[in-house]
Amino acid sequence: MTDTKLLERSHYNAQAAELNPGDTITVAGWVRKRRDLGGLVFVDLYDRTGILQVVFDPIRNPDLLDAASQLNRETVLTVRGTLSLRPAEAVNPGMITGNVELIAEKLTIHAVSKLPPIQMTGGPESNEELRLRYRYLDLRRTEMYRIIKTRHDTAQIVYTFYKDEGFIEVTTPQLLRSTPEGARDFIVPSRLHPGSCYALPQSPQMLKQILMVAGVDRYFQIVKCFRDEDSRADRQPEFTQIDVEMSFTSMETLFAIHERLIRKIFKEILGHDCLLPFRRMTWDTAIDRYGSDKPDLRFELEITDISDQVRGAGISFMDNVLETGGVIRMVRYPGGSKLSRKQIGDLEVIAKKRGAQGLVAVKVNENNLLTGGPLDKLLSLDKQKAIIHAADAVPGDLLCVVAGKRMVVAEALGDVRLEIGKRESLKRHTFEFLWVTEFPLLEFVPDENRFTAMHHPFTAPFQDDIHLLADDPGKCRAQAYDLVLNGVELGGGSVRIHQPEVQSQMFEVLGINPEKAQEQFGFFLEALSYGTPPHCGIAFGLDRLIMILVGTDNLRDVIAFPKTLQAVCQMTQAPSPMTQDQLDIVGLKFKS
RNA sequence: GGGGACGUAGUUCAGCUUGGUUAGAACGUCGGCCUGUCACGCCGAAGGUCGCGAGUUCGAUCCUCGUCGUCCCCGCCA
Repeated sequence: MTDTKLLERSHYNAQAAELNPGDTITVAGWVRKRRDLGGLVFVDLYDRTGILQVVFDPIRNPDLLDAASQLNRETVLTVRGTLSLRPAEAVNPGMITGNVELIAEKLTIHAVSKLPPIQMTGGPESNEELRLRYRYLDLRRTEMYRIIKTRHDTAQIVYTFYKDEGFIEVTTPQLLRSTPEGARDFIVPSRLHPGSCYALPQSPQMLKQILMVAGVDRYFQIVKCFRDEDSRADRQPEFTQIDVEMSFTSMETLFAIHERLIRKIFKEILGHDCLLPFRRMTWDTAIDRYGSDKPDLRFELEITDISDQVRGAGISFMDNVLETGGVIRMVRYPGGSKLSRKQIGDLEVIAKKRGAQGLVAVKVNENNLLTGGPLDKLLSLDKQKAIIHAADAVPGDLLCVVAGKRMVVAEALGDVRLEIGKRESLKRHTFEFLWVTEFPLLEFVPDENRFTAMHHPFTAPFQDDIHLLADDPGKCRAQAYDLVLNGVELGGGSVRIHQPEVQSQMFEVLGINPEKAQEQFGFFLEALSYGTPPHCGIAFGLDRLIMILVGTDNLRDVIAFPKTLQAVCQMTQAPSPMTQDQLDIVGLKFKS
């Protein structure tokens, strides 16, 4: 017999472990599992804190037995009873509440559940499409609640930290003006201004700089950003940034503050002690030695340049590469001599995917000389030894050599390096933080025959490099930086331009003439002309940070209601078609 | 825009290589038994648009093409 009167919860399940046997408590939640021994019924009651075993005992409370034997999965109930120590032989050391159990005395069934279409506990996880469609059930699982909770805890640390450091949170609009450059905008048609649209922010970049003009001095915000670009395993169209900007201060101070923030988060969430200060590396070094602007420093295997050793040795395709300004570089595969032809071929496929013409694999034999490829026959013994020495190679190693343009070789060997690290389990179980600094200011886009801003158009060049804007823009370094952790870009930022002349020069290099600049950024340029303090900022990807904290490689896991690769919400089926009436209101007409 | 993988019971998968009687397993579900289980146990049962459409064939879960969905990558994106 069930009590129809709703009983107010007195404790969460996990608290039962701390209470005294004999206490009368009321708990509530969902039935995760029922074990009916015929007469004696055990129910695993789940709430967000964990599981508590509820016992329906035919001797003490025979009137509850009928109801208990019908408690199906995910039935919602409140139960009052007496907390008891379990018999010694029935203690479950695998459970937080494994020493105790609740002897049910009153039971209220609030709602029953249809049979869950996803695996709620144990066994293999259901496929992600189903989990996303029934996200409310998926989130009810212990693993998922833990992630959401970690995300909350992290956000709370962030709020407190910035408050203590004198930052204030300012919220910025989600309905913004569309600006060119950068990613495609999500647009929102305006009812009051048919033919015009708002754009959702790709980031509050200009607004936070304007807040510096406004004298806010230290700003932060945990903010949603939107980019209408194709998704990836670590990229959603809608994501969350920890967004920061600060005035009258240097990059050094910004680094120091954020090293403290990261240390605090890793300490409080994971109990991990970060070594401060973090390592630093210039972009050039990162590219040339690790083949990436976000090097994974959990293992070594640096890329080495062997252009000098190979030059003039009569290897025609390599000489051609060198004559046209290319480079020849290699990465060492420890013990790679034992690889099969196929395994080496797979490495070449990886290199080719990044645009390399090919990959030359050379073994280091027991005489400490090269074997295979064109190198062993044409290179002098001295040069072979020099190459082996440069790579720190030992007999049995394999040298993976790629020739080509600097960036192609870097990316190809960078990916080969990561593959070697993965295959040979070289990655240490640590957190390797790294500031990558001195990014190029500009990037040449051959298709459009022009430069674009690598970071964004408001990034300040190094003072010493400003003359390069006119002479050799591609060589101009930016006061921009990324924080990298284990090969993941956690965040990035820059010192901003605060002198209007430099900003104009920047626009000129970007091919944005004064009229166009006025039309597209007029409000921003005007703001900058009213006394802009020197300022700098940074933004962290909160989602990626949580991924690392909870140890998942799937961004969707850390977002309560994420979208698929096709940018569809499986639960709500967004986006959805609009009715003609809805379109008429905003003066919109779709093609075909 | 391009490349790759996948789609079979409520769920996770096998079967497809080499087309052929009734498409299997485990878990779950339902019924029966069971008083210390916690992956409860034992006995029994139900459960299938083989994603969808077309083609080839005497015959298609299997082969071909298209289509829809999902994942991963390149382009794109900081």
